[in-house]
Amino acid sequence: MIKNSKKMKAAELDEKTNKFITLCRKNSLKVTPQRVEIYRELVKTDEHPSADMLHKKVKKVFPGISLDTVSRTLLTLAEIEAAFIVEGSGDAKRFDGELKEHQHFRCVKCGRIIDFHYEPFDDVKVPKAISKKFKILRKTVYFEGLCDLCIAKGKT
Amino acid sequence: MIKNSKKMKAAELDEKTNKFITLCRKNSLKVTPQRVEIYRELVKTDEHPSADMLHKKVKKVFPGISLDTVSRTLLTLAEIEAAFIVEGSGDAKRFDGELKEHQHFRCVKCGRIIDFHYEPFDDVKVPKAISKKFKILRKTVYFEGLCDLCIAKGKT
DNA sequence: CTCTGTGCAAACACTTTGCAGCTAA
DNA sequence: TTAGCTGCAAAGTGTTTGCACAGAG
Repeated sequence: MIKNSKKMKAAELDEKTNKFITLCRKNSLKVTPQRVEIYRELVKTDEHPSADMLHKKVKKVFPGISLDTVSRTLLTLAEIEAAFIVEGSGDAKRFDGELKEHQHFRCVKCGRIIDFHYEPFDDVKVPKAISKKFKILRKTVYFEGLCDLCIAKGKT
Repeated sequence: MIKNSKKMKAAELDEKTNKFITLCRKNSLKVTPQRVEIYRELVKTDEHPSADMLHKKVKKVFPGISLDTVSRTLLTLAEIEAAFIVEGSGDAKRFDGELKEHQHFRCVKCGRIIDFHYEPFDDVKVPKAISKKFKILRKTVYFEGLCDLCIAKGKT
């Protein structure tokens, strides 16, 4: 249920790396040693690193690598869908004064957060394995995508 | 389903304001005009404003108010549970290289993000009212709370 | 009167951008 | 060769902190 710390076998890592290289070629991205190493470090860990955390790791292999290379590479990985950005992270704090049960949809393009309420979602069951280990303060269903306005804009 | 733009009646707003004032007193917080106005602006809107967005609104009433007062007040509101911080917002971007279906638990104290996988959650149904209006790219169940390590620390 | 809250300013953390030189293809 | 990538530096954005004064209780 709760995943154990990842102990990825070398074979699995190599296989993923190869797939990644193919994916880069498909997207006409160059296969640079830095890019590959960033990918490998990201896949090896399960701590959902920020650019900064990953930078520290990659530095052990490429001491000269700069933080912005790591940042840019990660955004590139997200674009070609070799990785993704953890839901909601990366923006300014947003506040909500509505205390009644509801759910959020968030537009990844314009950042708009839209409330909706679908009753079946009010009652998400927390698996025992989770509630035993952690103190759950909030549980919610969360959607991300493109909002109506951004879809309209995109259709230029 | 999708909530219409909030048109709150004056009476409802006043009622909420009164409850809020009571809540402040309970928590021995001073009822300052700025604090009340920030609360009212937050409750009036449904756009999940950031501190900065709210600052602009409150400025119309208190032209001299500073952004950090708004920031601090909002954090205070979250503490006394007159408001809350939208899930996940407010941190650096976090990346995830695991593409297989899974869900996240996030510790609000240390920011750790922990993977878990509970199969029934893989198949969240998007209500039609939502999928009609928006293009959903990701849907997930999301928990927030205190992780085991932080619970242990807290028991000091 | 006392103690919290506010405003101001500086410090911080993280991200983004422009540019020049480098390198994979 | 050349298009794309990297490294560096600077600027932008949002948050946090320390301090002195003002105002709520």
